[in-house]
Amino acid sequence: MRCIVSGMLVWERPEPPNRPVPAPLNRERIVRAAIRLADADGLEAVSLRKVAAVLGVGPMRLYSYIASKEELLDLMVDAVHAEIQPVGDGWREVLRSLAETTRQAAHEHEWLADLLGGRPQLGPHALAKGEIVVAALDGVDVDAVMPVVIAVDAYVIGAVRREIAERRAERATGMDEKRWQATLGPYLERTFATGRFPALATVVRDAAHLDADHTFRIGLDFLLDGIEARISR
Amino acid sequence: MRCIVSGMLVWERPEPPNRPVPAPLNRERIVRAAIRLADADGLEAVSLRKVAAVLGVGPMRLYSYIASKEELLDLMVDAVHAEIQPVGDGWREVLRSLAETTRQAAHEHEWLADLLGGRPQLGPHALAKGEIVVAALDGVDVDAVMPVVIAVDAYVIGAVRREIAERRAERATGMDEKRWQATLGPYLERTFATGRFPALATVVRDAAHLDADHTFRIGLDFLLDGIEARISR
DNA sequence: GCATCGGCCGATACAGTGTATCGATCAGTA
DNA sequence: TACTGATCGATACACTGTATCGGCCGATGC
Repeated sequence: MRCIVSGMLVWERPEPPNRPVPAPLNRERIVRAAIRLADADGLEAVSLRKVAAVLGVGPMRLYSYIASKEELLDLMVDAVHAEIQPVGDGWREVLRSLAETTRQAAHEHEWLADLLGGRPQLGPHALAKGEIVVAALDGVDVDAVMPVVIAVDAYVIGAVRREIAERRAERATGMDEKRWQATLGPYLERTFATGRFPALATVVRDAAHLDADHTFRIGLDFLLDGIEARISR
Repeated sequence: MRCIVSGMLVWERPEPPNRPVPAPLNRERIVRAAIRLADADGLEAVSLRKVAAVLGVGPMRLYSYIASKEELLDLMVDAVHAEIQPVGDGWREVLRSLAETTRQAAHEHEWLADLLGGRPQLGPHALAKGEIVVAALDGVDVDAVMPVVIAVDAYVIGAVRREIAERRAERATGMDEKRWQATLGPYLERTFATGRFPALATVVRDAAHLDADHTFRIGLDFLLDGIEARISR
């Protein structure tokens, strides 16, 4: 009669709480949960405890799949790289597509801006993206390929970070552009009024203000023009 | 006789511990302490407790001078901007100088790479730097000035982050380049051996490997060439 | 079928973080 | 001299990433 435990018959013992199969875990599931958290509340909302909680699991359970939080972040970035598929005819179109799709991914996952360029990207999806880009450059002198790709990558990383940082600052001062200008405007106004930054003041006041899309594209055009000039030489 | 405390005469009471003047504090002192910590052990070594400890002060004391840790980081970045003084004749030389000196600052303060582009830079030293740059562009169409400066800034941010990230990864695998290639090499070797990245594999194997200085300068030249072509049009 | 052993899993613990709170302390005033 | 108001910083809190190690569970030997 080894079925009786602690003196209670089955009928009296309550069923164990409804853990609907102990959460079959894998990296993909973990990474997806982390990305959901980051999309919703930013990167600082991603803690191993919260990720584990979402998955109905203890925090230490995750360490069977990753060695550290940094590795989780690497996996998140690589997962987003899977969404970045540059397309186009010719190297210029492909590089432009690379830049635009990366920027778009950062718009969908703002936390990407915090991670871009922070660690070398050697995951399978990042490499696959690199393969597409390099393959599109096959007409180019082999020694020029890496410098070109690296330069475009650098521009995209910096431009996206700038843009997202600005967007966040705007949002932090009250969600709409009116309040933003009502907070930053006066600060710059007062600062420029000191007369210490005359050239800057002139440009900020007199020049046309481009929106984020145009600013990004103009810089990208500068770079692609320069590349084209040197490549076809 | 109000000089006697807790029943002990002065002769019995020990002197208070030797606090050599309660640390006259100001933002500059705080920021310098934080920068020293970051230079020595990286950004994650900068905690309000440690900064306060270095200054011989309780952690909460710092909140008289800053509202949050983020503000401290902003102050650190602006302090480094004071070291960045672009010089040169003509807009192209000044922009190149801007890029090179920024990169150099990031080499002296690697933590800068973690912060660059992370938040808008509106501190006095950042604005002073901007003033110098914009002033050097006074021959240029006023509507083109900001896009040009922003593009160069974006490239520098991304390139520096890439470079520092790579340098750290190398250092993490054992300090010298031999071990780095002994760790990463085999990984890439194995990955390329799968045949999934033929174009990438070809370029990595066949192309000349540029050092960091050349890589940075080539990308910068691309960009400046492109700018020059459009500006003088 | 049973006892023993090995390995793994995950609860607990630890050392640290940024910052809110609020009681003690001290300067200035009536 | 007594009171009041502001100021300062010790304490406390909620949370972090991760090392540790006790207990459990499955496989193995008899």
